[in-house]
Amino acid sequence: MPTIKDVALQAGVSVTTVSRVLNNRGYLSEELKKKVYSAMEQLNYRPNELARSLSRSRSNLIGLIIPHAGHPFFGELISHIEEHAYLHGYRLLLCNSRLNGQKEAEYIDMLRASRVDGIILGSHTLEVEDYRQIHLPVVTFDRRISDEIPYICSDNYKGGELATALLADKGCRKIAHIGGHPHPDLLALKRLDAFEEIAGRRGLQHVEMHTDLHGFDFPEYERLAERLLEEHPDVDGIFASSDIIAAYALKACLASGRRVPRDIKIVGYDGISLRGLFSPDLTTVSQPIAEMGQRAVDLIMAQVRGDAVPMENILPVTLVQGGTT
Amino acid sequence: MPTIKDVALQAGVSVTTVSRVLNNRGYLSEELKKKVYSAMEQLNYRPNELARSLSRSRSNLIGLIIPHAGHPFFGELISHIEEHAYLHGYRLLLCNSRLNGQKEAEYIDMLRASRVDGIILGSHTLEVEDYRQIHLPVVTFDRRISDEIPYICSDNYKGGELATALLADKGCRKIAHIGGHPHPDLLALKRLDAFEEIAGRRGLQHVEMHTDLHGFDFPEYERLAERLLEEHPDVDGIFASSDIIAAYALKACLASGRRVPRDIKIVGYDGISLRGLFSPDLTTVSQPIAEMGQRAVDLIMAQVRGDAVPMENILPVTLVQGGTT
DNA sequence: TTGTAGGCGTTATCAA
DNA sequence: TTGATAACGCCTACAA
Repeated sequence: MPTIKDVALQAGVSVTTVSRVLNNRGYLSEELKKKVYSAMEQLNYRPNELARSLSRSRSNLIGLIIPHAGHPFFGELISHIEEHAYLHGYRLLLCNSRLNGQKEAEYIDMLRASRVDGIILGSHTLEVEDYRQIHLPVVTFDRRISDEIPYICSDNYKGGELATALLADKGCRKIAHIGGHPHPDLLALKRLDAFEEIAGRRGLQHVEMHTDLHGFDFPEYERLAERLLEEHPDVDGIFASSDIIAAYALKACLASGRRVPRDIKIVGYDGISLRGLFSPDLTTVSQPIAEMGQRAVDLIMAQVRGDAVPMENILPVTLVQGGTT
Repeated sequence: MPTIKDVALQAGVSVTTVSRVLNNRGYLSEELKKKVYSAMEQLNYRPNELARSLSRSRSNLIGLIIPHAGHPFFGELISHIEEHAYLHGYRLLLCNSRLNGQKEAEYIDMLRASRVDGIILGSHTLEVEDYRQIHLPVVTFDRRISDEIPYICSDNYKGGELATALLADKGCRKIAHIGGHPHPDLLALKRLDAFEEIAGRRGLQHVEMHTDLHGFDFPEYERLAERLLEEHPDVDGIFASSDIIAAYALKACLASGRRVPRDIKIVGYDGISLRGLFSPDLTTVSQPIAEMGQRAVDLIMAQVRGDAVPMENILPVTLVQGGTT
């Protein structure tokens, strides 16, 4: 591959000049620019980003740690983060932690070694203390780690309210919440808080079930939904903490001969685009996934610039009525 | 961040020695190693991968270009590629082309500038000629670009056979194929070839519908499925070229009052893990997604090493019987 | 307006 | 067995 030297030689100028043209710095005669550009063209020259990063001590790399790229919600989130990063000249180093603590720790190490400019943390397998040590621009999703690390989440409490109130309004008498393991650090827990609060206030019976482990174990979701219907056959409303869980609940309901929404109503959470793929399509509390992705990149860039950033980034949710209510 | 110099100073040795310890090269006394290791520990030192890459002219970076990270099939594929790359010390630079030709071209440029060791190409927005210019280890999915670029695909023809034969065996009389735009370069087209061949051989009426554009436009899938049922109300079997399309077909069938599988049967393709999320769960031709991801990484690594690699990597499919047949 | 030279953090080539 | 020193390709004072 040609280097800046080759270009300089070809154009009959010094490397400094080429570098200046490259970065559009300082005063350059039009003629010179042209010469340099044409030399670059002829050689099909691309500046070596490794060398650039090294010398600028800035890599334009963002590390993205996600628990599960195969999960539709995270797939969409990745896609939006990527898009926004791309638009701002950042590249993405993808890390799929699979909720494996050791892997996640190694990834953080690797990202630091790779001199990423910042880390977007969508996975939360480690302890708060481990994340505090990162000493790099960081932003997290759905988890508050410290006062210095900004976090992004949807308005979980509001979302829980909307979902629960909808079930109440639609005439449910006994409602259930199904979700992943309720780790106390996770802000998603507020969905459950709201569920309990509203159910109590509206005088509804309510039960709650969750997976044993913090994970995205699809078969476990299915068993959980089935167990719910067995143990509480009189439940007539379900608030699932994700659309995927809602889909499993829907499946279990239909399999048991229940009609949806007539016999039992279901509300999910997330607003993934696959929501419309089910029959009936899912009613859900929609998170602004694109905005969340954008915000994550923005918060990294702001920290890189040294700007002050808001610690709390709670984005609004909307209730999307589908066919399951 | 501490550099190799700081470590050398701290340990009272030269940078060369530290580098040797780091890379486990040459003869080193145990004592020296210990000194160096403890110095690294004390300083919490991590070698700068940028500098390493620059100096070795090898980045341990793989570029991954994918059309749509939010699509479940690609989400899973990404996840497996990532896992395998990670196990072999490679990092992943994620590019989501969104089927945007310009973006994809810029990405290829960017990846070359980033000095990735190779590119895994899951997106095919550009012309064959553009890909030929890459001059880097490359591997593609589902597209044959040239004699020098290895490709990975599932046994598309066999898959088409299995699906079509199953519909015939189950007693279908008029079957349909729905898929994305049939770009002639794409090996997935063989699914359609097999469909036509087998349908003809078994004496079944058959029709074919596809989207107008090469894309992953979910709403368009839905309209397509609806149109199929309107225009060909007597169709009693559908072979969809992806599980997502199959799911839309299922939805359209149910919405029109058809019973699945009694009135109409559906077979998908891919074998995504969400397949079990539908009611009934999808019958599908399952691609070995994990193996495909592994193979991609293996083929890049082999090329990096300079090994000869097989150009044709056709992995076996299996028919997974669900509830839609 | 342009060029020289040193530095970014490693690795690799010689010597010693 | 260990250590100087010159690359790797680019950027950026400082000079001219």
